[in-house]
Amino acid sequence: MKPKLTLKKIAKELEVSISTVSKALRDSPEIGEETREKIKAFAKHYNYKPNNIALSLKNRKTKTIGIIIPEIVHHFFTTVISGVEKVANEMGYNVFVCLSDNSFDKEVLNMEMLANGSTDGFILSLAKETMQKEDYHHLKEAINQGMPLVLFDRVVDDIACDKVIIDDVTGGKKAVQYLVDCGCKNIALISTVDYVSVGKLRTHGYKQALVENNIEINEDLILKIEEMEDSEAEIEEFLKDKKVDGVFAVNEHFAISAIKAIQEQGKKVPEDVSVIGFTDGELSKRFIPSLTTVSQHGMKMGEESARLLIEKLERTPSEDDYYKTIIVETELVTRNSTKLKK
Amino acid sequence: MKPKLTLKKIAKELEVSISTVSKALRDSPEIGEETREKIKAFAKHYNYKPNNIALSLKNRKTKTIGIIIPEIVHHFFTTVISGVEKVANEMGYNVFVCLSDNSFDKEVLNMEMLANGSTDGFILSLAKETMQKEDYHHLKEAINQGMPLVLFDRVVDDIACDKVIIDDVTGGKKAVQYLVDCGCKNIALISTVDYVSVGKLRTHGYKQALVENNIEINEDLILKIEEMEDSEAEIEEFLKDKKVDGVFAVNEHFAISAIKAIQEQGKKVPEDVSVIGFTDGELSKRFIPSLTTVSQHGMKMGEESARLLIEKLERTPSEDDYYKTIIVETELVTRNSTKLKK
DNA sequence: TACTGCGACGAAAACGTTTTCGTGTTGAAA
DNA sequence: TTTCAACACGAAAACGTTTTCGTCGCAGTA
Repeated sequence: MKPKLTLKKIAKELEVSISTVSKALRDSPEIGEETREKIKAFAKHYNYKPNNIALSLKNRKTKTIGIIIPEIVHHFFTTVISGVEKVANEMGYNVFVCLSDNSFDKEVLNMEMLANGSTDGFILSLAKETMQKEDYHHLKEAINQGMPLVLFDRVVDDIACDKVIIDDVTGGKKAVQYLVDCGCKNIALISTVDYVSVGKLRTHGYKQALVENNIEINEDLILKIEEMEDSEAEIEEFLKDKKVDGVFAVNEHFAISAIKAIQEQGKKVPEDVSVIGFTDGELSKRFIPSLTTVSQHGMKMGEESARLLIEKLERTPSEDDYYKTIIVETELVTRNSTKLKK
Repeated sequence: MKPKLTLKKIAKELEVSISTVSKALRDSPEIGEETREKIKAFAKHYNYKPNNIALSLKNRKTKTIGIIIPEIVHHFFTTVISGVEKVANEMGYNVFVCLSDNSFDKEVLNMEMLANGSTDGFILSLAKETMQKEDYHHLKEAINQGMPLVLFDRVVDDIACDKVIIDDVTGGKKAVQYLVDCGCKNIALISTVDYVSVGKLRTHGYKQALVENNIEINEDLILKIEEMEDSEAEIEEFLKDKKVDGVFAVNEHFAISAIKAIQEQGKKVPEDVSVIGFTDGELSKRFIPSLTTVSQHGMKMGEESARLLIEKLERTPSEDDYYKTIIVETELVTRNSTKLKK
């Protein structure tokens, strides 16, 4: 085991100064051809690679960006990471992935860690707990220190930064409109508690679509779920004895639980009840019946987020900056859980 | 926007030396009580946090570990990451996640990046392309430079390092034995090409189980799939006109494709054919029928990997070290895709 | 001969820490 | 009054780079 080669060691070995070595390796014209070639040959032979940490310290930039997500065992978030990785790598950046576990404290800790020199900026989707507490001091602090920040998916209005979101309201509307087009009259909504921004917005979309179609909003047909854990039982209970012919669920898990509950009642999907989910994951594609869903294009969101962040990083802060919000289009993917009724 | 506070700035502000500030903040008895309190109060008030990069350079350790995985939109790997994160955080380490995209070149690039000071050691599951090429020079180099390395899941024998694997042979055997116990006589295997180590090993298990039960191995009942892309069609074709009453698939996707194909033939799962998968993901749990699978406990694998790595990091290299291989037990989770036939 | 200019290289500072080793000022003992 | 700890603090090196600014020798010019 040989310890890592450094400029100093090369310098000593070749009996030149450290600066000469550094310049030679960077092809400076200051260094004579002969010396330069000698040094480069030596470095290549012993596989010299400059130390990233030292470079970061010197340059005051790390060429890495951080991404903090609420959970990683989650299809949507992994597609976002893929997208971020892709453009980051293309632009010469590395990616540091951190998990907040939906905990406020872990989110703060991660941010502090990343803000202390480890990364040049970061991309974040808020933890559930953070949105509930509405405590965003850590974000403001980071921004204040000049750390560029991009928020995606679970964002909050009163933070001034770049954002990448989907139009959840329109997404919800599209879904419900499609159910209406299928001939559904009694459309149920299975959503999350309101402090999760996306749940709230999709609920808005649901209501808007109903209003636009002159269908009365019936609060009895709306279920708001707090805990993923016992959602299945809750959904079954909710759907019991309800005369519904359409269900819009704000994620694929709820959608599938709904289908199961419906089937257990002896009804058929999509013949008797049409079901639409949100977020296009593995489950939606492969379940039987396959799910009609609103796809949010996580990969694209990741790509846009990374692009936004890196753009900001590579601009001199003097240029007057303003904050962008990119809205990634949702797409209704129709599969076999919905059917036109005549 | 205030630029980050440093020791130097505090020192200037308070008209003491940098060393005094550093010592005061670290509660050195060298510094008088009054000065110490003053400095600490100032630092706290202006929220001083030491710069990680500088610390890393000084200490020659970064307190972060890297993990390189072939793909991230993949349930198993995300559970492993969760496990790694969990114990790493508990032990005061950060985690750097990198993706190889199953590409040899990206794997090498990532390793070089991580090895140049960014991390103290890493955890890796080999890219498919790497296993195919059988080129492991980058691993050997890293080990040679004193970088601790832990391989998990997709490992290779001729690299001397710590490893965390499951007993794929036994796992496969368990599955097939269970099919035999269910009364299956003609058991098909849907596996991957042989250079993917886990596919090969599970195939071994399949054969062993058959031999032990005095069932003849019929190569016609074995399918080896190269590309995930068109696996569904391939499986359908393979199962056509085959008189099978049991299927063992080496992942949940293949298992589900098999079920679909079987159902399209007008046969029922599990009444006519029992199916078992490998890797316990969301799909297995929620598909109808839910899948009997061999669970590999990704979270546990992640935890063990991280523990192994950190243990090595925190030991002086002088203590005679040897390499461990931890085998994480698989577990057969029985659900509704299998049924005892009388 | 005395300058000038240039080619080729080295010294040193800087990035932000920690830590070792001074050093100057006390107060008390001799 | 001198000497010596003890105390409180500062200077400087070190981690591995990059870069600015010398400096030295030598050839060419006047």
